[in-house]
Amino acid sequence: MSSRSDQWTRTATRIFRTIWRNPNISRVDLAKKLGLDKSTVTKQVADLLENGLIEEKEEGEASARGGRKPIYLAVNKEYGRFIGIELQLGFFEAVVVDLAGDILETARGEVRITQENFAATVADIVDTMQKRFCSDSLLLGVGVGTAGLVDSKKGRIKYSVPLGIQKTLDFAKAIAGKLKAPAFIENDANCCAWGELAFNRDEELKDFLFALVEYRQDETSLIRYGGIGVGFGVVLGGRVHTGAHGYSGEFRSAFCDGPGELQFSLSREELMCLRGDKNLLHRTVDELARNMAMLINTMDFQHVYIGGDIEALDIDLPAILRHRLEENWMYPSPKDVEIRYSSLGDKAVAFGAAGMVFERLMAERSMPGLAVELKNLDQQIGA
Amino acid sequence: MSSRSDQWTRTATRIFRTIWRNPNISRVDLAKKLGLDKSTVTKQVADLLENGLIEEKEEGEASARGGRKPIYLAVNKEYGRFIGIELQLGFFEAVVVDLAGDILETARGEVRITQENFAATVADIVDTMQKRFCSDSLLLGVGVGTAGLVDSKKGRIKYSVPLGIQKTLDFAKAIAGKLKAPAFIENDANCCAWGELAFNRDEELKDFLFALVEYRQDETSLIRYGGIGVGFGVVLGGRVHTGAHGYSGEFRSAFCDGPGELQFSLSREELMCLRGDKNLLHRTVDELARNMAMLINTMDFQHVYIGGDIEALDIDLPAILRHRLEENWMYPSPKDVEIRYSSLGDKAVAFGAAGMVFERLMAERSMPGLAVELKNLDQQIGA
DNA sequence: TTAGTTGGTTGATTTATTCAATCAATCATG
DNA sequence: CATGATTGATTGAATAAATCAACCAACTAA
Repeated sequence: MSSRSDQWTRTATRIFRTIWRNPNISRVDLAKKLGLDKSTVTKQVADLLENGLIEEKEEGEASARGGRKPIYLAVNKEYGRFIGIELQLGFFEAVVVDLAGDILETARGEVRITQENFAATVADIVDTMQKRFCSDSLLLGVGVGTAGLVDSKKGRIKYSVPLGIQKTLDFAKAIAGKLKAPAFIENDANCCAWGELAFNRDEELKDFLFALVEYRQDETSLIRYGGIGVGFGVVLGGRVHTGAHGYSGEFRSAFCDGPGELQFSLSREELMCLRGDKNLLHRTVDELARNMAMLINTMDFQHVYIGGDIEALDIDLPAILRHRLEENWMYPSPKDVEIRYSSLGDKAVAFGAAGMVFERLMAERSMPGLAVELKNLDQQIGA
Repeated sequence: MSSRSDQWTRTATRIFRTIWRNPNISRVDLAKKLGLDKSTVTKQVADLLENGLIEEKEEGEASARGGRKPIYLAVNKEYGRFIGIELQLGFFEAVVVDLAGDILETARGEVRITQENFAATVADIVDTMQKRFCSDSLLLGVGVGTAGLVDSKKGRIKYSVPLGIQKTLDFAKAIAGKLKAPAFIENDANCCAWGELAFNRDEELKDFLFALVEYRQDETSLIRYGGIGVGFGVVLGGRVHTGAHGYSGEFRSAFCDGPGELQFSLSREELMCLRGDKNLLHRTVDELARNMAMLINTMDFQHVYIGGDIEALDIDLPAILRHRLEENWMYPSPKDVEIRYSSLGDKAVAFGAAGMVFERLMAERSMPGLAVELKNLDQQIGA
């Protein structure tokens, strides 16, 4: 008796999502928006209320022509929390996020990741975060973002230059049993895309590109890949695009001639001194902009978000990109493409990892309280 | 009484599609594949049989361990037809296609298209084709493919260099009432993508790029755009990607520096003599391959189809692309991307336009016989 | 012949949804 | 200030698409 049928959960998820995206919406408006009968909404909402996923807010104002006041509905932020973690070569960045997408706590620390201790490291971070920040609240899920080829569906890291991972690391298998909540792993740039997508209330945000441009100055990174790393997160039709093999978003400039490990046509020596040489920096960023312009026009993205510490460097990538975009577009009527820095700064990956978990629980319809009627669970335990 | 509910049609469409993709499938296998109860399938199949959309084929072989022979199901090819039309500067190419995706008839002729006579020209072609080739059979829909910026959802041509269309042409409005069947318009490269998608039985064909590379030698084309034109059709997650503004698939090389109307970094004079100059031809095609390699790796496409009359030129684009793809991929494990010429030759656009109609009728669930119970219609007419 | 197996059908049951009626609460108006 | 119009929310009966369980049909293998 504990689980509802698939159809019920499906509708419950749709309703929950809509309430989530439109705080203070009435039952009637929900019904209109979803093309359902208002009585259907009443019944579903009663269930969501009982399970604690949403709550009734104060009544709104009646229409000018009279009528009963609507009862506003909103998600219960306190229902549960997500933990998002970015793992990099020498450090981690973690955030605790509530159901509204608000960051409650952040943490940063040093770690030394190896093929072997990867899952254990994640489990440690989660345990610490949970004890410190949300011991009383329900942990809904954990998301991990990291650079490299990640097969997110299978939960594996195939390869990672920055982390020095050479053979497949089965994260899903390694983490199994170590945590009480579900855990997911995803490429860092894709995480950023998830972040913009998941906790954004704009339903029109359906086709965008997130460019994660990192510049590392530590010796290992400089030698391994010249210090500058670019990854894309691609969202099409409102969904993060994983690609045929799960490797979407990997970038290497079209200007590179011949094989190599660098993402740009510049030499390793040139890349290593970008910070000092304004001219070289401009050449590199312009090369990136020309590649991106082609990609953006061909795929017809609506928005471009730029994240990573490129923002800290003394160069205006958005302006350069805007210029190259216009140049690359051959038609008289200009196309409006919104380009801007991500507002999340150095928390973008960790925050996005949390957002990914939210989206995946919704997509898989395995969010506790949506898939399972909690009241009946209690009865079972009580009996 | 004539129309079933949305849910019924939805399931009917799913079943019809699955039978379409798997000719000679049994009811039980259908149920397994779609996660339905076999009794549900029995009822739906009875409806589809009555409406004539599918038919029972001979019985198959019983399993080795005994049991009743399955009754194979297949679509009724003769149920209806599609007309697909490619419109170019001086000529049209049209095909009549049955429900199985088999080309029954083709036609080719000269036309002189203007902003004003566009819809009338299409109506003329359809009337002629219908009288000659399928007067007895049900015309399910008409698809038109043409070069330029096409907003397929709204049925408008925004702009077309090859056709010389400078201001928006509202095809949907202009064709309304002129035909008895629904008509759709789409960009030519996207049509090719629809063609590969619609009439391809491989369910795994979900992420691919169709590159339509045309080389025209007439003077107008040579002067307007150098004679060589490249457009992409993008399929992601099994759906043709239209883009945020509906302009997905437009191409201009990242190597172009500064504004201009040409798609490549070569000068108009250079482009105009590609056929004679092997060296210039190779430079152009290599430039295309480098752009495509970046696009393909970043978006992680699984297949690449190449169409248009590039095939007639003396150069091996697939080989060059394969080479550039390998170079552009930085990781040790090779990624399998299948590259090949489209098998449809100069009929690719027209055929694809027909495929698009099929897909759209399915997606909108407005295929006659799926949305409406024909038997009841007859009763109504008879009464 | 008989038991076991698989494909397909039938009618009762389940369940999410809609429909229709009703209650609840507000505004405008004479 | 009663009345009607209007809008939001609830309730229980009706609807319809799915499942379930039982059965028939037809085959293999012993």
